[in-house]
Amino acid sequence: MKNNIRQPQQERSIEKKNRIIQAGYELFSELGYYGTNTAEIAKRAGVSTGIVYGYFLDKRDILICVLDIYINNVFEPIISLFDKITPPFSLKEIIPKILDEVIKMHKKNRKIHEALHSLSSSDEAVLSRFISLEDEITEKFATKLVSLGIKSDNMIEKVHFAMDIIQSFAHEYVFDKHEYIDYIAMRDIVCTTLLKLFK
Amino acid sequence: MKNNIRQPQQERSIEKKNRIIQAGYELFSELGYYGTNTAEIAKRAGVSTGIVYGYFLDKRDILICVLDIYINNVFEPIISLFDKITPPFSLKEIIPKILDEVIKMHKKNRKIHEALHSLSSSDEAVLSRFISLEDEITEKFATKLVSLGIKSDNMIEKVHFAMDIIQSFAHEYVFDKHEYIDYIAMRDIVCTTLLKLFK
Amino acid sequence: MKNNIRQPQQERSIEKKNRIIQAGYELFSELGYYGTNTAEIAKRAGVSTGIVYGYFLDKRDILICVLDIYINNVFEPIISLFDKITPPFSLKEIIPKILDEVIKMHKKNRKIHEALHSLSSSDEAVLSRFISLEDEITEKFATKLVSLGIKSDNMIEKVHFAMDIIQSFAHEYVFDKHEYIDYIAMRDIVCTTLLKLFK
Amino acid sequence: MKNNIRQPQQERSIEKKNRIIQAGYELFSELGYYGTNTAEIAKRAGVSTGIVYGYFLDKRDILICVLDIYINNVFEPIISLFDKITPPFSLKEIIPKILDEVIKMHKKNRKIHEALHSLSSSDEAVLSRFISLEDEITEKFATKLVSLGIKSDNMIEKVHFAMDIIQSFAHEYVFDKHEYIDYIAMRDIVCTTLLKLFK
DNA sequence: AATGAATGAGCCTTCATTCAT
DNA sequence: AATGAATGAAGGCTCATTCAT
Repeated sequence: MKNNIRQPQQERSIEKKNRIIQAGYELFSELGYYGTNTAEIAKRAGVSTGIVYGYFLDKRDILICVLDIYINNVFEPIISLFDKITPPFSLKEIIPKILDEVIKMHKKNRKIHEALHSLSSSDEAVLSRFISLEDEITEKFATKLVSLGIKSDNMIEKVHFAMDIIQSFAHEYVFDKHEYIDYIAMRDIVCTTLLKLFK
Repeated sequence: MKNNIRQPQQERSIEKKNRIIQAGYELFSELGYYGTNTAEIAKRAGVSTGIVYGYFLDKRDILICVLDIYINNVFEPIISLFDKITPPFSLKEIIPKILDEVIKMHKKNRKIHEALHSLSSSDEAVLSRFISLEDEITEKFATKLVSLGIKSDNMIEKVHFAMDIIQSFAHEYVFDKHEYIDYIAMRDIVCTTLLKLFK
Repeated sequence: MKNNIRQPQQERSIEKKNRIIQAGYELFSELGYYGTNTAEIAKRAGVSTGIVYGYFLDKRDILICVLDIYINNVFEPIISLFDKITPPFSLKEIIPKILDEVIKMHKKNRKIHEALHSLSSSDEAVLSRFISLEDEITEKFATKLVSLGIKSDNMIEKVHFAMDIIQSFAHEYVFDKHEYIDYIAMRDIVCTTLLKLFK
Repeated sequence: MKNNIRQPQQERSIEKKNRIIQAGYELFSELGYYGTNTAEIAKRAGVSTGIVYGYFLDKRDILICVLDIYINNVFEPIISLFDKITPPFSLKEIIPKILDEVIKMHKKNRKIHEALHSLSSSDEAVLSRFISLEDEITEKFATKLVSLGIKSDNMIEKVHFAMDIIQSFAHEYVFDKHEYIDYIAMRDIVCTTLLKLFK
């Protein structure tokens, strides 16, 4: 009965849909999901309130689209980084590069990352996308390592753990919350730890 | 400039305030902050809606109190565990114990942990309490290790990193999100990693 | 989860609930159900929009209450009229009395009658109340006639048909839509017809 | 003072206008006037939303056209039935035929009948068309009866009353709302009543 | 201190109608 | 004539907070 969401084909429409997503992206970042209302999204996107519901099912649907954009923003650079890793290679060189890339990404997407993550506890769909993302990255990285001749028991577990470490550190690094921490030193510790993990 | 918040002195009042906090704790856990309304909190606490504002500044103020309870729930067992560590001791034995304790805590407080964490991105006060908690635990642990004769460069950074790892793993372990992960194997990897960190 | 409708016990509250119903009654009469909004009902009742939802589940719930009032307005006088009929009696005297009473009622409740009836096609609950009303009146009247010694085959059908006729005429009479009709003459025809029906 | 409504001359246009009316007819029947939106009408008619306003003033204007169709659906069969009545004839045979015809019509148009009637209380134009319909039928029938040699005082009133009875019964019969009613028996009562009316 | 009724701003969403193409 | 995207006013409803008692 209610399925009138336009799947925009024309350039103009696609661009408008993207503007709404972009507006959602910004506002969710700045004010959080609950602090943002649809009227404000429409306004920032330069469209009327009504048309928002021409492109999206409801407010949450905008969130899901914003999430997809974010997920892509995160996924693509990581994957393209993996692709660039070719023999001869040394883990010692690779690991810092990955770490720096993840940090860079975190820096760029810090606020939306927080806004979205904060919803994963109450929104099943949001949670499952984050899980899938982790799954995909874990798998891609594990495959890569194996293809590069690195073997180990519990490869998946190690890789996943490595990913957790990296994420956790990137988070620390970007938020820079603890004054007494020397993040540069910490970065070296992280690298060393990761290196040992796969040796 | 309203400041009519009663600082309850009488036993009856203190108990009532606590009942409200407890109700908030439960409901925020179950439904999240935005999914809970103050009327429901009052109802569950067995008090009137109005009196909530006799004890708390606003809804967020309840949250802060719930947060304090939570922080304490987390902090106390960890600290008391540290206190029990006395020479002669081996890191190899201690680390799994700490890990298991943190996991136990996460299990017990999983939902409220999520509800509260999800607010740390939009609420300065919530964030700063979490930071302080980390600070305190880091410091206590570092001090402990030093007092037990373990020395190292960048002790603080290592300890903080260790804490991140432990938290991150406990999270993984408790949420059990990825079917393909053997969490028992992962646990061993984490222990080994932590051990190497301080060797 | 949502069952917070106050069942007002105190006089003040009951009176307020009644004021809202009264406002609904008037506005639905004047503007129809779809032409009336809840804000307007609240305003006319002299209350805030919010409190309306303290007394009623939703807008339709107000309608149902208005309906109940209306049903009662119709039912009570009819029944009390029946009660007054005691032997010795003549149908010839009784029938015009009933007719006039029904006409009087229609006059008084014309607009709300229309507003409510117009919803019976789209609202199950509204429809079923009207049906019940007819059922009850039919049954009471049939019982009355029998108790007064009037016997006939298909008594129920005759009574129901009589009721239809009466309603139909009252409608005609009150609305006075057709200029060329001499409603006084028509009234006599109706009386005669009804009389023959039970002879 | 907009008056850009096309009076379609070309066949294609006329057909398109009719498709919209037909779609309105169906949807108003199924969902009622307020449950139907213009976009849905356009969709069902296979035209664009915009063009609806090329053929109709507004949503209500579609309703009026639907009403005209309905009125015709009702009027034509009745009139043609009257036309077939030629001497020698007996009222006793004629009356059941008319009754059955009206019932048939009610069956066929039950839902749209309800949808339209429910609007007559709030829409002057709708009401007046129903009144005119009754006027015309009353007049045609009265004329017919006279031409067939049936004379009586207050002929118009009797005829109109007869029409009310027929309508009322057809309504009862088609809606079949009261379980305890034997509608077949009731039908006989109605026929007898009508017969006596003109004797 | 306590109650719970009351407030009213604010939110999401719908839809009749218009407009650029 | 036709399209369908766009508009924006309006509506039902919620809920943090206040107030009369």
